[in-house]
Amino acid sequence: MKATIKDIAKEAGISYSAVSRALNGLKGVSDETRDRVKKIAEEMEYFPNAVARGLVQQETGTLGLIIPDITNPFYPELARSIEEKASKAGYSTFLCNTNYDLEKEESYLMKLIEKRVDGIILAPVSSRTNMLEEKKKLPVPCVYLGNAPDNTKYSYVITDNIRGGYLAARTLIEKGYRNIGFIGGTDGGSSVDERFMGFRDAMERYNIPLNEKYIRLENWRRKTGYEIMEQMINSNDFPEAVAAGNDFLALGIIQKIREKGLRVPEDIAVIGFDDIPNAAWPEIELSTIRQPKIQMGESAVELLLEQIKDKKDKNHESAGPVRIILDPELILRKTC
Amino acid sequence: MKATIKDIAKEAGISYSAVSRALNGLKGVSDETRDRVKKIAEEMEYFPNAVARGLVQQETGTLGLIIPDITNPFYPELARSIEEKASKAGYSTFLCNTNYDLEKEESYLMKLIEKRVDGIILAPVSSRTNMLEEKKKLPVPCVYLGNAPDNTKYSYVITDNIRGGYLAARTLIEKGYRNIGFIGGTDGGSSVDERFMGFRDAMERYNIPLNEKYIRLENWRRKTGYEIMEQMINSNDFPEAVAAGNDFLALGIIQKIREKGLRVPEDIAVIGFDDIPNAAWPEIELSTIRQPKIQMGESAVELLLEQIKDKKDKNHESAGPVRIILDPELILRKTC
DNA sequence: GACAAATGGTCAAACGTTTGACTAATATAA
DNA sequence: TTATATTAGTCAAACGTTTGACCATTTGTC
Repeated sequence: MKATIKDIAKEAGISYSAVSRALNGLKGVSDETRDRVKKIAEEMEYFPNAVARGLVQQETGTLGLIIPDITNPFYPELARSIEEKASKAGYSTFLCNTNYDLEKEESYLMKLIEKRVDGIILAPVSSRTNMLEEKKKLPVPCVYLGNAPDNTKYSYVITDNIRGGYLAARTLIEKGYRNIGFIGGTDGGSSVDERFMGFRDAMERYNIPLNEKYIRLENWRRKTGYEIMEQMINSNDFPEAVAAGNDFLALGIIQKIREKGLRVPEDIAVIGFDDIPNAAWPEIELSTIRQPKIQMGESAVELLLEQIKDKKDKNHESAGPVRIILDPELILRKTC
Repeated sequence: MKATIKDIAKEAGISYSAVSRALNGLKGVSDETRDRVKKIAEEMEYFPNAVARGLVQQETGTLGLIIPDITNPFYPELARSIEEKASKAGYSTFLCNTNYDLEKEESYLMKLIEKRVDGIILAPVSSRTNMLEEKKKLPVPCVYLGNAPDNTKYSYVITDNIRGGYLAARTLIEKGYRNIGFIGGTDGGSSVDERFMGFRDAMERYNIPLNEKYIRLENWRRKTGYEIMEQMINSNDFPEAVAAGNDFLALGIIQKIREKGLRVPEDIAVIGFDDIPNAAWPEIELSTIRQPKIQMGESAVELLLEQIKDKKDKNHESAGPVRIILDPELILRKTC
């Protein structure tokens, strides 16, 4: 049915290795036959078979990307920058969505390996489990993105969450607030711990006491922010400002504040984390700490491509894992 | 380096075809050897090579999905439902992002074919160009999603845009508005034309004259809605209600209305189209016409899987293209 | 006890490329 | 003119599986 290189060879009356060379622009064929072959290929509607090529060349020109949730606005930008960077380097990307499910994460990891992708970028559900390390020796280059287990021997690129948390707190402090709360997630992933750590650092540095009642570490969902804020306001003991572990939480927090008839930032100031695209919308105008998503994606691809190259060149002394820690950026809008 | 089936065979002292059968649960090996083989495979950290398998089986267990913009909140939900449905059926998904670039769309299409995906879902940038038809005879099942050229011989699943436009207009009319505008995109894709057609139908049906000054067909961007609304309000001749071609436009329209000190819906009512996730946010509460995104994705996968099956069974009488047209749903929130 | 059927294998072809080794003919250099 | 280099090819192995054809043994049936 589908035309192969052999069909072309038969038609052109030459060996199929010659056809291969002609089509791939390698030398060993005259310009004349090359043109003829190309024309025949077109006529026969020939599509090269990348799986056969992949088998002999031992590389597929494909990268794998595993993320927890494509419907979370944080990830599409990441995915896009990765896809674009990879595409420019001639790689296609497999996008896998785990839906925050660890089993799916693992099964996708295996599946990508079976498909012999040339490299994998893993944005893990949580940094608590060390998905990559569990498989003793993965036969493919991998990098963590956004979130990485402590002491991993794999390369990673993350944002400096400690610095981000610090920035959030410092901003609030410098604006004159003293009763400051922190509402964050606690899936055990280090990123949240770190954000809170940075927050605490800043409070200490500026000699502002931490009020335990204003510190709540639960999960990442908007609804949670909404509920926690409700409790705080109902108890009549609430902070003047709160730093949220991510933008979703911040959104929930703000919603409740407004529902209670209070104003943001006049009554309670709020600052988020991530800078999801919607944070910039005029309806939202959320002050936040931006993760440099595009740069994160690009750096991850660069790292991966390097590792792939090293592997191909049999540079087996592999200089050890590269850790890239990007600076977050303070984005001041209207909620603090 | 990487263990193959042959390495296992050598280790187990049997032929490699026996190993293959053991690992794949086929009969022809004793339970005893099967267990032994499995154990050895585990010890050697064997990963089956899906590209070799793909070559002989002539199928890769992979689907391709081409979308215009993953950062547009309309698509991630689509992508997710597709990915999930495909995953349940044992298929992986290649996600390709064209960034609204027709050339990229084509190049991805080719690339997917070269990779020998078993089927392709194409959510085209525009329905004006007939990407699939241009290639005379594609060697792989394809379905259009969300948007399809007229008279295409490929199957597709779309929402009933005419009905959607009708619904939008009717809603506004029934709420008592008479001076009603339509602001939509016009990339020449049929979906926009159809939405406007439905709008016009409703106006006619209810005997409400169309005011040309309130009809603007330009593009899909938020900023455009913002700018058009500005012109309308500045001219002091603006509608009481406007139907937008999609939610982004609606958002821009609303923003400008509010900036001008007018209220939504009291001064100008607005209804969107698509129901992107953010439309439901409390800050937004946009009334809109929902495209059933999850069902769209699932139907597309079902269609594709059927075609794949037909092809495998050599059911070459192929009952002609299947056209699935899903009903949109009116979502009433606070902007009209 | 003879024959059929099931069991547990082996062998080799096939999938569609790439690629190193080889060859014959032609062009170039001394 | 002879030796050498280049060009334009051919040949066959290799990549890692699956799978149909085959075979020897064991088990079951009457």
